[in-house]
Formats: sequence, structure tokens, C-alpha cells
Amino acid sequence: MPELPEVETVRRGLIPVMEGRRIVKAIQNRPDLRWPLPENFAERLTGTTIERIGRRGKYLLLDLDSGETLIVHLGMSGRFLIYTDGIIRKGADFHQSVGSQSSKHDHIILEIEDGNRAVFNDARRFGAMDLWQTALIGDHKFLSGMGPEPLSNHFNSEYLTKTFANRKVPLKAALLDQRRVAGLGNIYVCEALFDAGLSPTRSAGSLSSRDCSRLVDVIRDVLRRAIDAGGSSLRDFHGASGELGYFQHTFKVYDQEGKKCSKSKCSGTIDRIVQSGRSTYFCAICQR
DNA sequence: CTTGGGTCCTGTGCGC
DNA sequence: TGCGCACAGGACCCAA
Repeated sequence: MPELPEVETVRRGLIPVMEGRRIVKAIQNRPDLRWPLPENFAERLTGTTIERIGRRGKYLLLDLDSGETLIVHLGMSGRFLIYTDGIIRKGADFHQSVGSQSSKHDHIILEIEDGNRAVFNDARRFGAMDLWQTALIGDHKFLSGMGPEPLSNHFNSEYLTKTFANRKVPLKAALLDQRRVAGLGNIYVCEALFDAGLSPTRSAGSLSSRDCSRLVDVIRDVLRRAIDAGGSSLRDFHGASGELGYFQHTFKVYDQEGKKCSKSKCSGTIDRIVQSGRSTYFCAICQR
């Protein structure tokens, strides 16, 4: 799953191909992704022009000239592949194996007016799509309870202090909760907590306003740096399907179990623990 | 209301 | 080379 930086990278990759262009034909290869697709899904897409591609948290928002917005969540394994003349030209893709067998999980195909095809491929099928009135987009159940965008001014130390007040949940879980802040996932929470010097296991409510202030700063910083790097790609590419993020080469703790802590004066090693079923990586010496 | 655990689905990599 | 198991970037749902 792509987290905010990966979704933002996908958005930026789709804009030159799709924005301002008409969907000549939409093809739906199955009735559902994670949930059932809406009634007449392909018909409602076909013939519309994509006016703008936006993002909210980990959701892509494609505003159509029909007055509806196509909402897309990539889940864990969802990706868009762009084909020109049947050849992959560009992949908004953070996984391996674009080549041979990928068509098996090609669930939604958008034929664009200039001959490009945007193919939504999602092996694990944790992804989701829906159509909703653009004017009421904030009311959609995917978006209505979502916390502030971490790169916006609404996400600040006062807000974080307030939303964490009296919370007993581990800090890690609080940051993964999309209702508190949008777009963070396992990688960037681990990285941000390392940068902040805060333990993932302490309760969210135990943070001082000073801690919250520092946390806001490092979250913004890690997200900005990851976006600049084109996101993180967890496996090596074998196909020739376009640009690949490289932020994974700068991970300080994520997937670094057993390595020496990268803080210069720290003698610790990176630990891996499991919190609510998911791996947490951190340095127990310098994260308190 | 908050919190923790199970669950959906497929693919990959590792130890044996 | 094959097999079984652990694990994967998410988030909903339900029970306590």
C-alpha cells in the first residue's frame, strides 16, 4: 500500500496522460474490488472527460465533467499501468513484475481518447473505487471522517495535541488512524517516529505539546522528502515501465531490523516488534 | 466512545 | 525443485 507519497506520485504520473482527456471507453472486468463497484460503473465513466485529478489522504479523486468524481483507493497492491499501442509506456507502479502475467488482475480499463489505456491492476484486491457527486465529495463515507492533510496548515501542533489528548492507544496506532491524520501508513509512521525520537509504544496521550510540535515537523519533512523521491518502491523493477521511486534507499528504520541505529552517537540496533498485527521498526535507545 | 483482534485477497521469499 | 509458513505499503467490522 501505497501511502500518501506513493499516491501523490501516482497522481502526478496520471495527470499528463489523463487530465483534460476523454474516457472513450471504460471496461469493468469484475463486479467488485474490495467492495461492489457502483451501478452502471463503466457506463457512467464512458464518454466523460477527466477535468482534474486530486488526492485526499491515500485516495485519488478524478473529477469528471459529468459532475461525478471517480474515487480510487490503491489498497495494498493496486496500480495504474499506462499502455500506448499495447506497450507499457509508464507505470504508476510500486511493485515488480509488470511484464508477463499481470493481465490476470487487470480489473478496470480506461481507454483514453488519444489511444492510451490506463489499466487498474490489483492482485490482492484491497483496492476500491466508487463514483460520487463532486459537489458532495466530502460526504462520501471514504472521506467524511478523515483527518487533516498532513501537508496542510490544518495539521499543526495544536491540532495534534488536542486529538492525542487522553488517548491510550500506542502512538504508532494513533498515527495510522486516518481519522486523526490522513495518508500515513506503516513506513512513514516508523520513519517519522524515528526522526522525532519518540517510541511507537508510548501512549498518544503521553506526548507533550512540544513532542507534538516536533512530530508535526518530522511528519511533514519525511512526506515531502518521499514525494520528492517519487515515493518508495519496495521491490526491484524488472520491467521497463517507467520511473521508480527511490525513497526506500533512505529508510532509517523501516525493514532495517538488526542494523545499527543511524543516529551518530547511538549504539543501538533497530528492533522489530509487532503492534496490532503489523511490524514496527524502531531504535529503543533513541526513541523514548 | 475507545481499543484490540480478526478478516478480506494473492503473491513472494525463506527455511527445510 | 517443492512445500508450508510468515509476511506484505490498508482499513473495515465487531466484540468487549
